[in-house]
Amino acid sequence: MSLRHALLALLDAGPTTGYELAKQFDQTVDYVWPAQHSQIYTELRRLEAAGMVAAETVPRGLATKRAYRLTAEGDAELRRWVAEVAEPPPVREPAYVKATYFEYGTPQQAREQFRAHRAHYEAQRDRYERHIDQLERRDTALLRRRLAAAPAAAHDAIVAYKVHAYRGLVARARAEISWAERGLELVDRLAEHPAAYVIPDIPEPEGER
Amino acid sequence: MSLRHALLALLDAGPTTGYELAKQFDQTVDYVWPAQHSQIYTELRRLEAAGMVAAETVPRGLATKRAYRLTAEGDAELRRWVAEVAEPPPVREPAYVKATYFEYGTPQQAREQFRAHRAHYEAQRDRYERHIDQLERRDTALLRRRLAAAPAAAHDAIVAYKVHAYRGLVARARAEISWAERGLELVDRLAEHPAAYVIPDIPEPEGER
DNA sequence: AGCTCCATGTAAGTCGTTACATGATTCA
DNA sequence: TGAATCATGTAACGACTTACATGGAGCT
Repeated sequence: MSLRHALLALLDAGPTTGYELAKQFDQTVDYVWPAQHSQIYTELRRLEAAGMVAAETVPRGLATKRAYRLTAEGDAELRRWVAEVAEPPPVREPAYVKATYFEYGTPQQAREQFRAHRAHYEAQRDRYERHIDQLERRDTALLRRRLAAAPAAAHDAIVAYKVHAYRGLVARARAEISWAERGLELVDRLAEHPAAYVIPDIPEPEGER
Repeated sequence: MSLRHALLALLDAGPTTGYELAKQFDQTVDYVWPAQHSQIYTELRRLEAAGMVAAETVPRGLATKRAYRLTAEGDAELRRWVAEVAEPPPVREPAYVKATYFEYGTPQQAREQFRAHRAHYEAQRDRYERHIDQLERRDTALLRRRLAAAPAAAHDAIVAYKVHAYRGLVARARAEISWAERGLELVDRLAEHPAAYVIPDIPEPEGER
């Protein structure tokens, strides 16, 4: 359950209302673990019931909002989760399932799939890269709060781990783009020389940027 | 819904019982879309209710088994699905979520995470490569049935698309391994020179194998 | 007065996981 | 006769999606 622990981590930067938390979530965790606001509110209530966060009702004009803060139990759970080695979930990739059965479609349909795949991951890659820029400039509200709450000696590591994660996502996106492009080449070869194609292997990620 | 369509594709190779289908599934689709047998039986019943497959009760000693075959509607649905361009599902990666928060753990804990990540994807990579070998040798029972049911001119494409998909998975696994290794280097730099680290970018997948 | 943002949820449904359940056949 | 394999499910639960629902606050 990454949602639960990501919320604990966000709350470690200081007390926050559900709404603020959801907005911060959208700008950070959402890149690697998307969730709707409704799910966040639900999870916060569950965390509260589990004693990992505590909520305080804060007046807001005539209405009220709820400010959540991390409890000692929540903090312990966060650290337990970070230390715990978890198996990655199994691969579950619709695009690869479908690619396995492209023979049921026309070459043109296969091309469209690969082009859409490439376009999607190009957009993702750009999104990740913009986020890396923000992180490196320490230019997000959440990161500033987080750094302010942490000892200066830890600042580099806090930023570095996040940047490393997003660099990894960029590399993944590039692998997808490369796969789609080789897919397009394969479709061309199959369509033009249906009896004499060769499938070149995908090279290892080696060399400089 | 990839499960549904993968089952339709498996059935295109000819009538099969649920059990056989589940076994074939384990040796093929399961690489990219895992499912329990119980889920496959449930989905087959649902496909039957939707008119996409038809079942025939076959005697087996005193008991019976059900042999499923693709209907015209099922075939049409399979082709519709292949032609349909679908957005890839959003990234949802526990390992990357956690890596974003490695500052909550010790360097040693971070190392263990990265090592487990590397080991996992090395095993996956080897699994995929073994499957590619099988495909290239046309050495799986299912592939042989599938090829036997298809015109000879289509054989190359049938194999080539599958090989391409698994090559892509190998490339993904390699990207994960590379990410984990750079993660290990990062932990070392942070632990040894906490104030003077540099995060090298991950190079593009360029160059020869 | 109306729009945007703030703020918090409920409800229904889908998909998938985990555990449980049962019994026949085949082969050593 | 006992184990492995064949064969087919049900039940409960959890996570997430989609849609719906409501109302205050702040600004123009």
